[in-house]
Amino acid sequence: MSTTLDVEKLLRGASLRVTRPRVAALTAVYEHPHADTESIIGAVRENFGEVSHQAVYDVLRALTTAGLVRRIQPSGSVARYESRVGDNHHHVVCRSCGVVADVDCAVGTTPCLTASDDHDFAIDEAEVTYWGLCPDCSTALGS
Amino acid sequence: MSTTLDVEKLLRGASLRVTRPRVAALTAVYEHPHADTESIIGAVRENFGEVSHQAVYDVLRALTTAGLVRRIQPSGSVARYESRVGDNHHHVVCRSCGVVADVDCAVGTTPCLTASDDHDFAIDEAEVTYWGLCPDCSTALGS
DNA sequence: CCATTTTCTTGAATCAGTCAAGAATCCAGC
DNA sequence: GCTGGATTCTTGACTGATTCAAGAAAATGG
Repeated sequence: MSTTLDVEKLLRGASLRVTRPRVAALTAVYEHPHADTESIIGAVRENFGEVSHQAVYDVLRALTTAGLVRRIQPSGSVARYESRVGDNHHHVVCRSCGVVADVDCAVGTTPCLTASDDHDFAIDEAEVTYWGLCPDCSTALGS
Repeated sequence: MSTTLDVEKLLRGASLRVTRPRVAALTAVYEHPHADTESIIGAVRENFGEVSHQAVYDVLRALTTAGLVRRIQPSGSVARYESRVGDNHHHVVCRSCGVVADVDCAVGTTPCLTASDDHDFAIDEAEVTYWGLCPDCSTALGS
């Protein structure tokens, strides 16, 4: 778990000013991986008191731009954020409840990054989303 | 290119009623791959006269559910539709202009479908999105 | 401690997509 | 061909995530 000081260092390291909303939001992302914006706003308010939702949106965008958090948004879902960045990992998403779990890349270090025909695009990332049912929904829905 | 009759057969084959808005929408998806809902509404109105946007939303959902079209929605984009279904292909998305192109799967018939740790999810699909810059944006932005 | 710049608050706006109720349409069966 | 019943379309309002804008507050360098 990251302490407040660690979070401060991360922010300064990214040339970002250290403010309460930022510390709180970044901490919340670390503590609640794959949380949506609304949940993060809730977590921030629990730990640090009232903060405007706009501030959290701004902070999350700044953190994403700085590369301190990653934003993911599976089809039909709202934006979610996670602190695991820099490694090449992917996600499994439950079609029923929308829960997200991490999946390490199955094919080496720069996996799947070779498209069969790249149409002359300059590709810099291959994002893999696995779709299915989580164990709970599987049990609830299946036989 | 599909004729009206072909489209009719597709609809009947999927046990869907054949209505003008449906024929028009399905035709539009065939003629404009990766078009967003707004564009499809526009195309439908050009070919068949006024249709409510609600009807197009309903039709696209019905077609998607029936498996006649596929809905894709890259992060930060609105929903887009394509008629290529059933084959396992993926997409390249331009980070700058949002244009989408098809990419055949690089790794065989059920590609990338093997997650390194599936967290006991019952996975039924692996969706790959390649991110980068299209040739045009590459030229416009890069040196 | 001050000035400058960035960030936060407040409040309104946008936009894709959805909900709901009634009118129109499709199609199976006569 | 008509008719009944179910599905689909029209109209119009609404939701909810996200963004815009302007001024107040706070953080950092000097």
